[in-house]
Amino acid sequence: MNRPAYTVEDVVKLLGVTPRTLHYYEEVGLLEPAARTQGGHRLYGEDTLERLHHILRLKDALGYSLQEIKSILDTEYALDKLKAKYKNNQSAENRDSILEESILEESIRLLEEVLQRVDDKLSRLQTVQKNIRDRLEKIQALRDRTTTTKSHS
Amino acid sequence: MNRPAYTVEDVVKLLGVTPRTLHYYEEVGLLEPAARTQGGHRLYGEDTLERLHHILRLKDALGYSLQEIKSILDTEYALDKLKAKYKNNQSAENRDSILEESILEESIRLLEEVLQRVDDKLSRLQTVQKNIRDRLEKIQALRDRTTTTKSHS
DNA sequence: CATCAAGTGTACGTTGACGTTAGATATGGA
DNA sequence: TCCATATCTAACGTCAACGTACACTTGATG
Repeated sequence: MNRPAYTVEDVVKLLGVTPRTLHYYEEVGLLEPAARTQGGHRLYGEDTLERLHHILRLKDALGYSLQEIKSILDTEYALDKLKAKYKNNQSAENRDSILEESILEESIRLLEEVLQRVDDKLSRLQTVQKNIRDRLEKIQALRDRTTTTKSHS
Repeated sequence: MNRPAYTVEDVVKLLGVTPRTLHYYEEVGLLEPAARTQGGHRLYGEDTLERLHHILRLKDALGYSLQEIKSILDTEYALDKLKAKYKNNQSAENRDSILEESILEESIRLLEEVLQRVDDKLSRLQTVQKNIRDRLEKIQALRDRTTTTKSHS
């Protein structure tokens, strides 16, 4: 699975990052080491593309540091593994369900924390938006008054 | 005007920044050089406090760089000056109204640009919010299933 | 199959936003 | 007046997030 393999050049063009950024993200553990050609060139799968896209959104839109993003993604990754495990274990024995449940609770807690921060940021951003909008309206009114004055003079 | 003068220590305690940050912001032109005591110590007025507060909101909540913040504040400052000028000139001669109008138009353009950027950021942020919310709901559903299973076993 | 843009690892350079240190004043209370 | 802080300027240090240069392979294309 993941047949549609993307080369570095592809990713660069698709997501607007530089090769160096890809290397760096791999270096700090944000991106999985990626598959390689027998010559050593990197090949990325659809999932990695998704992940990178997610990373960029978190970075640009939220201003998170790569460290914070890493912790968020690590959580989500743990969740994915957990979900997979749950599906396989559906009718199997669940001797360590307590452990899994605690991981689940912890994950929920982390996700809620992230969501809380996003919500906060959103409301502050909306405040700023309102401020700017008010300012703009006043200025536009000022302009309208000015041009009106002018046309009647 | 601006009698309630704040010392560096006051600002530090009120807004939670370090003295170095104040110096730095002044260095890059984000803060007006502030008044000084005869000994050279800085004194800030209410307006500077407001401005700094604004700067911190833009930085923390929006993740703007100091450069971007500077350009935004410069725009707003120009607008304030313009509005004051307009008020004074209301019934006076307005020989250079054309010049002022062009400044007005330019200011509106700049403000619209800023607003556009904020709107963009908002929509991206909402996308992220939705993603996280979806994830969280799925996980919670998973937990509910798990606990249900457990209580009936 | 020759070529040459593109990719690789390694490593040092850069930029933004301050932190930290040093050595010399200033300030406000006892 | 004297002293403990607090501030000043100037300069170097730091950390994250890449940029850039180098000497060297890869792999698509004419």
